[in-house]
Amino acid sequence: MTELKLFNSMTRTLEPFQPIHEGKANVYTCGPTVYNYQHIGNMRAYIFADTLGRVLSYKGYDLTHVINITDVGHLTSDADAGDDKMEKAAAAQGKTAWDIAAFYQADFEADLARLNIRKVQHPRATEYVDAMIAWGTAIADKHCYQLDSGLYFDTSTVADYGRLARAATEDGEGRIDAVDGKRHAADFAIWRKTPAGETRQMEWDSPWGRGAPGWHLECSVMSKELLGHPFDIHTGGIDHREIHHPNEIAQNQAHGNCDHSGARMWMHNNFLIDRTGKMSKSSGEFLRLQLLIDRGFHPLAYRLMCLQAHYRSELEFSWEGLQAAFVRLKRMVANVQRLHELADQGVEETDSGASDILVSLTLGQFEVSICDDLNTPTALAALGLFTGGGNGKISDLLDAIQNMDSILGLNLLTLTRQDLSIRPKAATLTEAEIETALAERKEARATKDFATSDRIRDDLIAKGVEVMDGDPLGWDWKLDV
RNA sequence: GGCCCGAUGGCGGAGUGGUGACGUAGAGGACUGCAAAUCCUCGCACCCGGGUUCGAUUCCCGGUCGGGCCUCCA
Repeated sequence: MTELKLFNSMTRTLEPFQPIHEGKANVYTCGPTVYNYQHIGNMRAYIFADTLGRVLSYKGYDLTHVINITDVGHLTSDADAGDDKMEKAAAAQGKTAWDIAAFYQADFEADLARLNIRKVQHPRATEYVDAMIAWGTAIADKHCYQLDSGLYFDTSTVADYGRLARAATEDGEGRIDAVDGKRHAADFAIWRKTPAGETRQMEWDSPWGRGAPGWHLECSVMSKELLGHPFDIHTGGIDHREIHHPNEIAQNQAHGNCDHSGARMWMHNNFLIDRTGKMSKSSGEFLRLQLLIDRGFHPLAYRLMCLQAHYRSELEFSWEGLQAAFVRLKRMVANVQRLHELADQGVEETDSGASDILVSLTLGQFEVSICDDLNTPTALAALGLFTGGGNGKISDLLDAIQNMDSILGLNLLTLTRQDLSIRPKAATLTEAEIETALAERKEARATKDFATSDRIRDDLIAKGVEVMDGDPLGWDWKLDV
């Protein structure tokens, strides 16, 4: 067994994974604020977290994985009187903040399922407000101070604040005005008081007045409640490495009266970059998984696109890149289907004239890649030997593919080419109309009326349908990229 | 303004002090009525300028460009 090594953002080095509790692995992943749909960049974080979880399971650990749901709003700005994201969305849609949270949480979970991200625990912040107040009460005297706007954490009261970020924590020239009265620029809210004279839909009584918990507090509280401190691995987007996680760590140190960060390892995925700027939710239309599907792409093509890059590298999104991943997925699925068909016919070994696959050697390469800080791009290269038509005993090949897919999560053994043929929303033809046209074309070809058969084919191509006589499906959607 | 990261073929993206994975696109061939699909074969790249070295894409310095964080953010 190859030793699993992971990159720890705290030490900025590769470290062997050593569980705190023998045979178990506890992982906490910072989840979304459910005030809007998630964009595909957001989803990259959960594909990464899922891959990590799958690898830990593969390596035999009993996994407990938590992805929290932030269903209580954050202020849209650092100003005291800013709008709250949840409340803002509620007002815009004429719903309650609670409705908004439930709606977008359900949409988020649907996207997780479509990306074949395994089901894990999804605790909601609003279910833990009492525990957050208790936490605040426990650290208030030694680590906090009150301002008109709420209870603030004094970052100078814990050792080595900001060490995860490795950034200077002293003031510098920030681009926004600091909250009046804060002792240090990095100090943050543990509790935000509702401004005098206002009432919010989501607010609770606390020793520091009626209001809502600060954002950082929820992750400290839920990770401790559900996993205990310290736990094994805390993950999140790389943006959290600079602010959110240092603050979480400071709270953990204060509450635990220790220097421990609360987690043994901190792991961060890099961003999906989009040159067209559609990744920003504030810019109106943004890239949602549903948009990809509307354009005829299968969601697992996006998962594969993410796996083709290392989680710590930025990944450039483009429709061309998505198309490349989709074509790759289709070819892999078609090859696996061919193996199944041969097996059904009683064939034991493939005999394509290609070279033999050394099954155990290739599986070994796959595991080395995965154990090297989840190097899925090189792991996919190993998988490609099995899905690329090489020679071998079919049952061995299928076993190996299943083995690898338990980590990659592409459903290679159950997906069919048919599943991957998704009708684009803009398509003008229905599947039935296409089949009718193809039947006519078949008749014309039978009588060698090629003028007619070519006319039918040209017409289909013009309407976004590719005709493939030598393919089991016979046709497929031609996607715009 | 401060802190940090990156720059590899048409596109995406691994990796390495000395034959530059993999995918997709492209080219040629087989197949096809012709195509497409499929199969076989094959090009094509390490931002610029210095330095270290027998040798750098890989290490160091500077520049240019791109990205992130400093405010909610995967």
